[in-house]
Amino acid sequence: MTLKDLQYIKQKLAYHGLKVTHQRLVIYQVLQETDTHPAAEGIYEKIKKRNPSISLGTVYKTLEVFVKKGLIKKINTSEGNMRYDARIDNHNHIYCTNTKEIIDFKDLELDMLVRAFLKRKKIGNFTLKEFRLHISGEKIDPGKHIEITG
Amino acid sequence: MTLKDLQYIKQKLAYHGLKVTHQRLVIYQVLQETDTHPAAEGIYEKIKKRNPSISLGTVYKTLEVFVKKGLIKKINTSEGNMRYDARIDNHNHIYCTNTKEIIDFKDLELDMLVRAFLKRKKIGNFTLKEFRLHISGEKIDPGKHIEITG
DNA sequence: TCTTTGTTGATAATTATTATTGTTTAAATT
DNA sequence: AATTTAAACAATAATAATTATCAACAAAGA
Repeated sequence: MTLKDLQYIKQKLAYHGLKVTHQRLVIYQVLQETDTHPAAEGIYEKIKKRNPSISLGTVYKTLEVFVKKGLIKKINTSEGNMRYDARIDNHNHIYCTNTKEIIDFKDLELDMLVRAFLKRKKIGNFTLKEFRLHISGEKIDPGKHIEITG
Repeated sequence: MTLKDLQYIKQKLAYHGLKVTHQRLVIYQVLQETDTHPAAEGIYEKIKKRNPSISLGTVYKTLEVFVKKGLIKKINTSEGNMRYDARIDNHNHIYCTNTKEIIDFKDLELDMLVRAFLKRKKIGNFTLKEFRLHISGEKIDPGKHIEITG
């Protein structure tokens, strides 16, 4: 996290009409640095080490504010726990039912494929906001990463 | 619900190694008759009218048993609430963020499209269990149904 | 500076779900 | 048909995740 990045986050908060506070900076920062789609609790645990005064309630509240302002996204696992994601561009998720990991999976070809399909298949009385492909299964070797090729 | 249907449910339960009890019959029956993907609470409310003695805990436990045996499926809304579905064939869901409705959306073409895509795009160190397209947006007229054409 | 409004931490409350326990019941066995 | 037994039940307590409350504080505006 460079000074430049910090400036950028400050701008982002201000742009969305949010006061720039230490808590908000830290929470956003941690979420941005984490690619495991943490729960509120997980973010809180990370923060606590350096900022023991920040309360869990504030983490929940702040994340919710971010979601409402469109700064971050809220997703859920198939077990029903809420997780947060600093990536707001449309992308898909691979969920491992064993390790509970959520792995990002962005693919323009797939986006186009589905988008074209939905255009053909008209859904009446409905305005589409977004679509996401949820892929679920299990890692073969939990110690290793999932690799997307081809 | 005819006598034949009831017999069929009894067979289903027995086939999955479950004792046939009144509670289980009623719970499965209600879920099967409901196409709104109810929560445990919702199923309980429906049941209560005719069977005031069945407890909410039993509804939760029974649904969980059904899920484990593969008789029904558990899904969640983007708000994180668990819902149940008697349809166990793979199908997609359209979620209305306004009315909180989940509408089934089965399309073989889409299935093939995605399946072919995933075959090309190899996901290493991972065994795929299932995929589902989550479409979310809002009904234009909440009083009317969503209609899929084309 | 004074006032207003927004933010925070501490804590209480709520909601959804799961666990426990004594009792009852379905179905296997006699 | 009566007895046994393991599974299932209702009632209730417990837990986990999340949200609400509220007093104290900080920043922005008058």
